[in-house]
Amino acid sequence: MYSSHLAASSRSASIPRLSLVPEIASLERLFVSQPVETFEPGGAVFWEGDAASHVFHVHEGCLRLYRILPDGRRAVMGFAHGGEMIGVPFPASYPYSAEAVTKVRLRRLGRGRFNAVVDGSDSLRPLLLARMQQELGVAHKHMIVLARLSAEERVVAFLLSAARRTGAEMNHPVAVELPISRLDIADYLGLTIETVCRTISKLKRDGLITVENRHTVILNRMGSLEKLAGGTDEVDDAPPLRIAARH
Amino acid sequence: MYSSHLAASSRSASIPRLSLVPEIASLERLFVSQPVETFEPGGAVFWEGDAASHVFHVHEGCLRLYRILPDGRRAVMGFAHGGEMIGVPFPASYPYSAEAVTKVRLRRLGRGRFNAVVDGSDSLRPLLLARMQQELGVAHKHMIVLARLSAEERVVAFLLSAARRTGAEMNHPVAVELPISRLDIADYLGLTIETVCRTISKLKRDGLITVENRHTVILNRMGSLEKLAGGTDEVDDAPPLRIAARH
DNA sequence: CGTTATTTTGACCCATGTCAATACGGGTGG
DNA sequence: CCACCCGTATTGACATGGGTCAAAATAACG
Repeated sequence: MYSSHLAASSRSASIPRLSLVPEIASLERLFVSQPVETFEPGGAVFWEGDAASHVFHVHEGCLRLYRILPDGRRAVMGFAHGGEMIGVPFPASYPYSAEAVTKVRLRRLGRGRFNAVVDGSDSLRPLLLARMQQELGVAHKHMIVLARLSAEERVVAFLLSAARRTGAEMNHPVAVELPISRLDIADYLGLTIETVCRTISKLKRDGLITVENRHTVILNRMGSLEKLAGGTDEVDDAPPLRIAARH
Repeated sequence: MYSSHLAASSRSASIPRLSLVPEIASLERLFVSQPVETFEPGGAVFWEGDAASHVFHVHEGCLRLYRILPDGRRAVMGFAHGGEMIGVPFPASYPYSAEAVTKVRLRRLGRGRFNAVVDGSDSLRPLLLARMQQELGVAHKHMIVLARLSAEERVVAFLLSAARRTGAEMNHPVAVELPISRLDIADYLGLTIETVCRTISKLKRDGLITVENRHTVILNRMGSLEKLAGGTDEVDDAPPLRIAARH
């Protein structure tokens, strides 16, 4: 389960510190003494290309991570939600820009300091590795979405992954909050805003989802949706595939 | 700069070993005592989903790394060429399958052993980190290609990256070897084989490239090609972009 | 309540996919 | 060495998913 550390660390915030109890190692804990910064929607946390001086822990809110091509096209590489960290695996300069989608509260830590502390801790190092592996896994998954799924499959996969983030039962109806705009979704899925809209409308017509309002969608028939997603989902614990490859 | 360590390590290969001179740390060196294995074209090195027991160092040849969706669609996540390592950042099970494209010679190392050695070495650890950062960077770059470039831009970007791998002058004509089949290219670029062919034919007609034979292409006008690639290329040392984002 | 941004829908078009035929190349056996 | 065969690549004709352009509807915001 991806978010085990996150769950543990956020819980720990409410646990009184008993000095004799060994702390459970967590990367998130490194940020606790840092001041909390606030960003209003649209505010930039950092820009692609700038020297990557910090690593961030998003306390609450949602950020979009994106790059702009020379001709203005935008590619949203992903989003960062409350509880997640950004920049853990950053190279010398930020590989993308980060902007607040909603009001964001976060903490930052100097990259050098972060690296030094983690590198010096036997318990933290594996956590960093795991984190980076996870990040790579997410990127690979998204590559598949972009490379091989149809517009409808992409949108459904997106909705399902959003639903999964809520931690709700993957069985029946789930209400999904989408603070993210249609345009952000489009740029994330490699589609246009119109296609995203139309696809959502179609899913609505077909009764698979209910659109409460612009930022709230209810997934009615998870089973059908998962079929529509083209099997990209929940690959994590899917049985090994050995289908013969085309050559 | 992503590849600073890498450059250093490959340079070290040509430095005579004086026993009193401290060895220059390199991840590749961990494999030298392992036996070399050979795979014929089409041979599988490992399968997606299998327990990730090993880490690999490709000595020579070319591998394709891919996943198959439940309905048979294939997504090629990337290729591994001589000199490169695969699996450094692998989680518990292989996230994709690896097959030899050409005859491949490689060495393997138990993942546990690899991790233990690297984790125990102050000089190796940063190399691993850098390697993983680089890998993530490659994935991000490819996400952009898949999300936002046209068919022609994708093919050109692919050719250019292949050319860059040769290390040749990025100025005038470069001959590029493509052991990879059109189908592999298509599945890598999120296109169909026909579109890849047509695009290559068009580039040929326009005089931008010359097709020596199926597996050799000459890039005639690098400048024009780089323009066609949509600016995805050489992003590494491009000036920071601060173009206003659409909202 | 206007004013403006975002989303949705419509009409149309084009890049890319699909289906099918042909051409090419590289190996094999006679 | 040649004829054949089969896998790969190329080209053509056609279909269509998704892009583009434009307008209307809805929601957010003073």
